[in-house]
Amino acid sequence: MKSAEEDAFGYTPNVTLSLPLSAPCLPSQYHSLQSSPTISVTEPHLHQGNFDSPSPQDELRASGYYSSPRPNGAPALESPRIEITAYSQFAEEEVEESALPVAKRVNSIVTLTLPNADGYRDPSCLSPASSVSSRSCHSEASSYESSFSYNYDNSPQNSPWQSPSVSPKGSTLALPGDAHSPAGSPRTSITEDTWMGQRGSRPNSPCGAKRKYSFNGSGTPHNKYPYSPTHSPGLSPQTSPRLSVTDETWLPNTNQYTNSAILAAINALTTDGMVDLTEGIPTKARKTSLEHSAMLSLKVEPLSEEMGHSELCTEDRPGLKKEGGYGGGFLDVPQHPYSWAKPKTYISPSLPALDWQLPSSSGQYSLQIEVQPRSHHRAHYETEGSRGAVKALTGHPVVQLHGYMESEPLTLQLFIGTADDRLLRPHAFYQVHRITGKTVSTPSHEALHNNTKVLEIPLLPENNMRAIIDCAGILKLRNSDIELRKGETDIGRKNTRVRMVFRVHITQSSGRMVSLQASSNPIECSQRSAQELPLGHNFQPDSKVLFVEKAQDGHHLWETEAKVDRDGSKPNTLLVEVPPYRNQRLSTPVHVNFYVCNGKRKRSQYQRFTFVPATGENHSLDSMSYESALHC
DNA sequence: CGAGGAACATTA
DNA sequence: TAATGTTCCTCG
Repeated sequence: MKSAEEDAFGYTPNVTLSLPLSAPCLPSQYHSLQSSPTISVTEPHLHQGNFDSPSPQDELRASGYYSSPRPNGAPALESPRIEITAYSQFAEEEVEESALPVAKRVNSIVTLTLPNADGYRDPSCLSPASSVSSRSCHSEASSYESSFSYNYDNSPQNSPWQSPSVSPKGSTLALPGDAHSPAGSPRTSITEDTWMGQRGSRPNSPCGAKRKYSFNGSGTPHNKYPYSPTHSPGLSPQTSPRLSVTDETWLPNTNQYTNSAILAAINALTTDGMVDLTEGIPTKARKTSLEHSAMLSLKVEPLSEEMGHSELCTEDRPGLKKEGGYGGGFLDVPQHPYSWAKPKTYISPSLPALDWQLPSSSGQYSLQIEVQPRSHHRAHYETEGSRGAVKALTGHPVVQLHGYMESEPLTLQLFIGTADDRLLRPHAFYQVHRITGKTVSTPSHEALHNNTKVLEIPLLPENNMRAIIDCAGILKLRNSDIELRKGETDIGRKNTRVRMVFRVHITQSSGRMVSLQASSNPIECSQRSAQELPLGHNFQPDSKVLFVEKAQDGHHLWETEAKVDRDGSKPNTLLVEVPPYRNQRLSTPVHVNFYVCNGKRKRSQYQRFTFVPATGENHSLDSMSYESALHC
């Protein structure tokens, strides 16, 4: 964010948090490993814990909370170092399964504390997501049940710093140009660009972040879920005292926690639940920013855009051109087998907000990611064509709900979540992108939940409640656009890792609904090619290496760069410093391959080496030490 | 399309 | 200036 802009718009980018920075940052947690028993990954070669990112499920189960590694003001993480000795040798193959990490995170319950916004933005923070100091995580309920009465104050599930849920309204950012203004002009509205996915190219505007936006847009509170329930359940948002509080706090400088809590409350109390994207936040937004008639969240993608977007509006325009085959019928509410038209079957009057942490299993039910997505998927910008669906090492990700014996189909929701050390929440800079085409076998439906796109996929009993996720791509939103959103505290730079988050809401015979959630391993979404390296030959001090972790089949699980330095204390040994890339921590003692580039970007021009962890555990990037082996 | 690679732009 | 972010281009 540019100060100039801030001034110009009279708003402070940094959300002002009313709570004192807290920060109980428990170092031990950060370094301790965490076991992730709850995540089910069928693929043995996948290194689930590669990034050591906590799975929401784990967190929840542990009833612990997860603290940020770096409290506000604390020095930035030091670059982890990996020792490389050029002479040792290890077969690349050794790598494979040794990997499994797992970490056990010490959990402790802490009262919810809010992060200090300023600290959060502290330049010293390499990781945009690292400043949150702590948060509590309630786990009393093993699962979210609609009938529950949430205590928002205590509900740690509410992610205070969750960005996406923050109201997009930006009255102060209004621009002369209306969102509706015809194209041609640079993006005038986030809506347009962000959600519409304009293909048009936007010249690299020299003004980049300086662009001003109008959040108005078309916004018409249209699009209700095609199958949105018409009635409203007993819970009435309006009756909630907390909601009223919310409204009042829903101001420019309101602390996010409040906003989030409100959102959660709204979600929980809203009759239509998630279904009604137009409710809740939008309302609040209007209150605080009258100038904006419409909220981003209310917007629907234009029909002209990618196919499938129209579904959001199908309510009014049934029979819009549907994708061939699978997509079409599926979306047509009425007679379809899965009948999206039957809201009550899977729609709860009070679905939990997307930033709430939910368990992956409850009672007999268990939502599992049978096949994890690959650790890298280059997201596409609106200015690009789709880059396809997220893939898995073998085909596509697969998700399955176990323990469900009913014959009623359910809806599996998917959205792109964060992959940092904080609680899982919708990612502000990435959105799921519905993929359609001949190669896609799974029908899907796109919906908006606040500022988050949610892909809905049918979970059918005939398929054993198993879904192959071959219809989900990832869209990258421009950092400058998102960062300008009022209330947004996350920064996009170097915040390129995401997780696929799946949810399913099961209505039990008792009438209660159980919501489960499972999130994938982290997925790096940036292009990230190795940098050109000024390297003479092999290990040269100051040279850089491409740090790569590979799966058995040779696919990359992830990669990052590192610099090579000489370790003064050990002859023949060089240290590779791995940048604290977004605070990612190496899961465990995994064997890793790294490549040394000799000046070209071509992978073929890298010389490959393999790291083998020297000791085996409790490594976090900032402390691990690997012995390396020249492998080629 | 759907990748992969890069040039060009913006930041830190 | 190096590292990242975005937009373009090209190829199968």
